[in-house]
This record gives sequence, structure tokens and C-alpha cells, in this order.
Amino acid sequence: MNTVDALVQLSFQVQRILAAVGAEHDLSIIQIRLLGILRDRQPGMLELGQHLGLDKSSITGLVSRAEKRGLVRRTPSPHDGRGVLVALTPAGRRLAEDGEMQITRRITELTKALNATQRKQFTQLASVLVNP
Amino acid sequence: MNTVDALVQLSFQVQRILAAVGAEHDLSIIQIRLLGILRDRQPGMLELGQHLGLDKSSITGLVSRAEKRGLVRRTPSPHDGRGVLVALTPAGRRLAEDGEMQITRRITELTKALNATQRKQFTQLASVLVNP
DNA sequence: TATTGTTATACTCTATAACTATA
DNA sequence: TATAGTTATAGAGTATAACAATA
Repeated sequence: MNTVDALVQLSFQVQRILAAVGAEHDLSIIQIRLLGILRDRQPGMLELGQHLGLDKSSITGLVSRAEKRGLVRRTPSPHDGRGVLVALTPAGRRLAEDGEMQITRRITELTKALNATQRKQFTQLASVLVNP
Repeated sequence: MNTVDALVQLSFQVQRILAAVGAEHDLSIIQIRLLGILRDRQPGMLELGQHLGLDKSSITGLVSRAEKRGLVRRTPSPHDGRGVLVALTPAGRRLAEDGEMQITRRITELTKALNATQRKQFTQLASVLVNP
């Protein structure tokens, strides 16, 4: 298999795992990413849009759906009367942690096809690609 | 960076490239995959659903939107009066080839961060992950 | 005036359930 | 009856444009 095909297929395989783990909790990949970002931040809507690469109007709906499920909370920004800060609720944090654990488990399972040396090598090379 | 993070981030990076190339032609990732599958097949709707992991009702819409743009064509199955076969139009084939070339170019660009030996190594390891 | 966020609108993508036509 | 496909419906996700409130 050539490099391009390997990368593309590997990408879809990882995305399938993310979607499957999400589906177990009725979460889409974008909702998983949302919860993941909020684990160590309380960003505003625009900042969230930057992180996710989405328009602010898309963020409104995304956050509203998560809010309706009790996973996140909007609070008025203390420094800017126009802004809101988005934070995880305790339920959202539990879900984020749970999901991350399962993703780690499933992806780790995938890499079991490699031995320790190969895995280390792969990780090093993939890190270069991600962070060139 | 650990193995799981490297894999997940690499996956998103590849998906961003696919989405960007698609966007240049007003194609979503799923539409790109549809055209890609049809390059060497004329499957029925159910078979298409198997390939894409989608319900037949989702395929109906997907194919209809591509058909409306003149990228694919439905023809009655010669062997089964209930079935249809989906095939690329010439315009669809041009777009599929064009898109694949650009994807190859962009992904290859990404791997320029590795030297030839590393790239070969990476490809071999990624192939194992994809095809364990 | 500029910025933050929401709303209105429109479209793609997806699934479930009900349907039609053929096997 | 069973299968191939479509339709009706509902909902998530996305962007653009217009808007309100605040800076």
C-alpha cells in the first residue's frame, strides 16, 4: 500500500472508532471534540469557533444542543457584557472523561498490531507529521 | 506526544485535507468517497450503502444530489427489475480523477516532513494498522 | 463604529418507518 | 413473503446574512 492510501485509510479507521465511541453515548464526533476542548478551558463562543474551525452561528447550535442535554453551561462573561463563557457541567465532565478513556482504549487496541519498538517508531513519525 | 494523541490528531489533519480539497469543488467528504467508489464499479444502492456504511435511505439522497449535479447516473439493473446501478458520468469521472490527484498532492506534501527512509517506514507501519 | 452572540433561513447528511414495485 | 429502492419525517450540523446588545 502506498503512503497516501495508508494515511487516508488510517484516518478513516480512527474516525470510525471516534464515531463508535461517541455513538455509545449519543455523541457525534464534533460533540466529543467540544467536550474535550472544555476539559481545561472556559472559552467564549468565538474562541470555541476558532478551536473547532466553525462559524460562530454553528457554535450557537452546537452549544445549545449540549446545554439542553445538561453537558455544558453558558455563563455571562464577567469582563464583557456581550460575551458568554462555556463550561462543562459535572455530567459533561464525567462524559468527557469516560469518552476519552474509551477512545484511548480503542485506539490502543488498534495499535496492538505493532510491537513496542514499532509503536514507538510509529508514534515518533506520526508526531513529526502532526507537528512538522 | 503519545501514540493515541498522534493517531487522533493525524486523523483530523488528513480529514481537514480531504474536506479542503472537496470544498474547492463543492464536494463533501462523503461525496468524494462516493465518486471514488464509483471509479471502478457500478454498484446498486444497497451495495453502495455497504461500502459507505450508510442506510439505503441515506444513499438515495446522496446519489440524488450527485445526480442533480450531473456527476452520477442511475440506470435500471438489467438483471433485477427492482434495482438500479449507479455509475459516474464523464463529468463525475473528471471530478473524481481531479480530486484524487489533488488529494494525493496534498497528502504527499504533508509527508514531506519525513525523509525517504522514514516515509517508507511510516507507510509500512501504517499499513499494518490499517490491515492487521 | 466594531465586536459578541443569536436568529432566520437554507442546505447537506443521516436514520427510522412506511411505502411501491419486483422477485 | 422477501428484497431493492424511494418517500416522509425528524433531527444534527453547517454557513450566510441580518439582527440586538454591548464595547
